Amino acid sequence: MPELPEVETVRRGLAPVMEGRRILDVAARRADLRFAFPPDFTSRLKGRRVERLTRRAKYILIHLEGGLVLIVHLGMTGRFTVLDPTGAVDGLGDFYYQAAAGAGADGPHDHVVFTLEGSIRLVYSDPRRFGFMDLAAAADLETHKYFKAMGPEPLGNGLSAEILAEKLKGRKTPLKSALLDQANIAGLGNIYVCEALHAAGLSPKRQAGSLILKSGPKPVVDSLIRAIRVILEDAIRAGGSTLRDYAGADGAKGSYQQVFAVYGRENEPCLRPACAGTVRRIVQAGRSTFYCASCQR
DNA sequence: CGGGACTCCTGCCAGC
DNA sequence: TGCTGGCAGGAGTCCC
Repeated sequence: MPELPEVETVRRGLAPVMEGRRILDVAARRADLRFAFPPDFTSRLKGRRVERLTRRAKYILIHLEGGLVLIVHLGMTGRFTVLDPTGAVDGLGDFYYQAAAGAGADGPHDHVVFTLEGSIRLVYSDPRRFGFMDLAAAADLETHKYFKAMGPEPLGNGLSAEILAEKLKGRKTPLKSALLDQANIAGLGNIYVCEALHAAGLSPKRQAGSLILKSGPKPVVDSLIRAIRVILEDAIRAGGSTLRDYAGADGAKGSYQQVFAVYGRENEPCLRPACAGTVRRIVQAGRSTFYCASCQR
């Protein structure tokens, strides 16, 4: 599921549930997800109050009292379910939901259960177990193995044409692959890379370095960055709706569907005004790429 | 080092 | 209906 907008939506949904509440208990139902849980995982979390939730790329960072940070990556299928039987969370709004009758924490893919103050339970489920959790000292986050080589946040001040030019300069790898590389820009995944390249009119197949001249980035790099930001911001705005459906405790499919210009639209007409092209699907580095060969150059 | 292939795991869906 | 193959939004590792 989650690329940056989905992770940000999850963070926003969890923050009012977790922030200020103490973790009373943690149960890990198995020794690992994608990776083994760190030593003393549950005991180090137990009893600590949650200070705040932040996000870096596709990681949720749960800051705890005492300078400890719980790092969570949702992988492909990780999700949190909030069980709030007594309605302890104020203002349960669109981002939240209460457990439907009968919903529990005992499914085969319910791997971690956090019990918070207020009889709240937070269930982490992950069928494919590509997600993972780790612990780090807040002071060491920047140098933590997951973050030390990571590129700038696309929605922050750290991303500019000049910074991106430095990273793409001379690179022969396809532009699509370069944008998926978290060391270049942090948080993009397969869907939003496809969408951003379409919006910027750039072919996923061209060499990443071809965007950069000796004198600096071509103007289209600015267009690409703008496209990335608009697409991510739109997706975050829509995220409440997608998450509500995605996370619905009753499993019912909602009516909201995020609309993509190219992703998942193989053989359908390109949606760019005045473009007569057809969306194609190719495979790059083992992943599907959707693009329009007529208007993406 | 850059770049590509492969891998982990399970669920779902199209096609036969 | 039941099986099979392909595919899935991530990212670390390994090899050339």
